[in-house]
Amino acid sequence: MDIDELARRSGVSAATVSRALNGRPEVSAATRARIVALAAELGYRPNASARTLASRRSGLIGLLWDTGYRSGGRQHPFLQEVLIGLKAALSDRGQGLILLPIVPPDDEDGYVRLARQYTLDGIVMMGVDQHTPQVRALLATPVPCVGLDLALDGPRTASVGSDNRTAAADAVAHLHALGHRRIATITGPLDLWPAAERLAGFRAELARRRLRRRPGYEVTGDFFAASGAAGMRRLLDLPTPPTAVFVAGDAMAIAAMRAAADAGRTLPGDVAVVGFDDIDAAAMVRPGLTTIAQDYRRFGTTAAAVLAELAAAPATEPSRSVLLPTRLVVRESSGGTAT
Amino acid sequence: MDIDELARRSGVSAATVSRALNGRPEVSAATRARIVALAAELGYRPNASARTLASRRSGLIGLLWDTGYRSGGRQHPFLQEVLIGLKAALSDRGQGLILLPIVPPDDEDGYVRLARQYTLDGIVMMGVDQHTPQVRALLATPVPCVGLDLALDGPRTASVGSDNRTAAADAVAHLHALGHRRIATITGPLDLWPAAERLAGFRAELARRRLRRRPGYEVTGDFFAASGAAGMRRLLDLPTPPTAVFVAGDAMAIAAMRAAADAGRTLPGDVAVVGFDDIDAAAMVRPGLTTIAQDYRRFGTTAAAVLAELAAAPATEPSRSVLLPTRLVVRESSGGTAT
DNA sequence: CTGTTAGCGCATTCAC
DNA sequence: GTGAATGCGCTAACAG
Repeated sequence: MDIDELARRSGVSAATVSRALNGRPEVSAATRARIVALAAELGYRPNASARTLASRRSGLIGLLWDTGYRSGGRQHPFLQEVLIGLKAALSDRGQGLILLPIVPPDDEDGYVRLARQYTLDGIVMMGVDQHTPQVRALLATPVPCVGLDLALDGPRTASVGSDNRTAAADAVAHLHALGHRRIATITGPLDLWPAAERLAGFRAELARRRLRRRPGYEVTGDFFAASGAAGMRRLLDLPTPPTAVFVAGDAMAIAAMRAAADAGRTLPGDVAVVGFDDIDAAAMVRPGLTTIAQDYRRFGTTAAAVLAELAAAPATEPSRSVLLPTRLVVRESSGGTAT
Repeated sequence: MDIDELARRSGVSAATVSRALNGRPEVSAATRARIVALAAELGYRPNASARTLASRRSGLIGLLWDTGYRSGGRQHPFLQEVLIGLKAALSDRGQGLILLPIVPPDDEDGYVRLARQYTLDGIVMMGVDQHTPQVRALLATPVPCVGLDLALDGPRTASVGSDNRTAAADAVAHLHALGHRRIATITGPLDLWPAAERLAGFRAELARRRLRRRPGYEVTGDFFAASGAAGMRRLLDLPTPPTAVFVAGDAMAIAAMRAAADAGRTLPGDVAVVGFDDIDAAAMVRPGLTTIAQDYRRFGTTAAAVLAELAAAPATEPSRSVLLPTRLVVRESSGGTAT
């Protein structure tokens, strides 16, 4: 069942079928209706390759996902949910999602060629280092690119992520409302956008509430469990240890809770903990971990929408970023009650 | 940079370039070397759509992944690792991976048309119900299909999964070696292949070791946490409760441990627990959960290899299944020591 | 071993 | 509003 067959059966030319099915305005309403109905009845689907070859647009979005950066232990905390959102939003637009292979570092324009090879309409990036030559080469291109939790820069780029600053402030506000005044933090790697923003939000909220920033109260971690445990030990060894800790990632937070318990502290009595991400384990450990939940599915749907905008709009230098709201999930580790 | 340009620069025809780059035998070693070198230098990549259109093979594998069946709480325990394995193995073969949209139930041959639309070389399925009309229609097709943790049936189908039977037997053997004689199980939904196999392995090992199958010692769960907790409560309420429980999924196992603790039991003293999957949380809870680790990455690489075999071989009715080895990870919940 | 010729299935000119 | 050509970039069949 190809376009010629459909054309024959509808009594029109292939060109008209193409126009009718692609919603071009030059077709009369009657013929269009007839063709559309027949196409649906016969289950006609235009061949993707032929269409791409002729139109120079594939309807394919590439996903650039490097397994190197995994911010929470073994499971990247959000790949799966992002995929669900992306898939849903893309298929609503009649687009598809293709997983791009990681190109070797020496192949500087490997991604540019991949984009051309598949005639990609756009690219979603996550977990990659946007400063590598391969990625920079791609970003310099007019191909629409959106970074998830990644601050991108280029003529047709945008970024999507949580409003990490506000989220961190929420965490601090929550702890302060519970009476804590000595609040510390264990951060992620500060060269990563979300990590830097969470620290900024932490500091801003301390200032807003006129809480002192005490020496040693900001420990840098790397999003992995071990650094969370080490961070907590350092905080507890301080002359005046904090009574509450905002940990910028759940894997670190859970390890930090264990470290505190191992050091003889009770939670949340001696030290309260708030994490970030709301990974599955946050609800499984005890005490349950109070944490910031991100709407990962919406990362995906937003990315799809932003890509469409980027494709439609002219290339502009200033890269936009979309910040999504988060939600504080209160469990036992902060001793709070849900609001 | 297209094939004609490359042909001009190499001083041959486009056909020869195509032959040289595709490894056809009819090209002289000298010309091939020259062309290959030039192609690499110029960074030539054949356009995927044109190639697909002409050759009727796309090099694309479709991933059919339904988020409906999620065997362990919010995170499917293995999507991410499977993707890593798949991506690696496919790109080694020069193939790509495309995520297929889920078609509505009433669109009976939606998947068949998707396969044709993208000229897919094969399909990997996970988390779907292979008995729905849409999937059955696809399986009846000559398109190679491999199911992960899914027993498929069709002319060009195969299944890849862990050796669940042996794995379950290993779990029982471990518990028995620790001195347990009253061993119970909480299963998954028994219409799912892995769940049924794990129960079969459990029973077989009990028999092999001449351990009695006691009434009430087999509780059916659904892989979700709540059913694990409920199952454990039922087991502990038995007149002669078990001293050890093999739980067929970690999300259930962790909930079961909490339920046991809530019922005043100590772990592993009063009741030992062995889970299945080795999800991240298994190492984060305490006591740490002894569990069966599956090699998910290998699911992906194996699927890619099996697809290639299916494509090469003639369609055969009996569907093959590949069983992958598992690994027992001993933590505190069984009180065992690593071997 | 290599070049020439035809399409692959569609979108898009340009005529009418 | 519609049809007849043309070509997207490549592989394959046919010559030589």
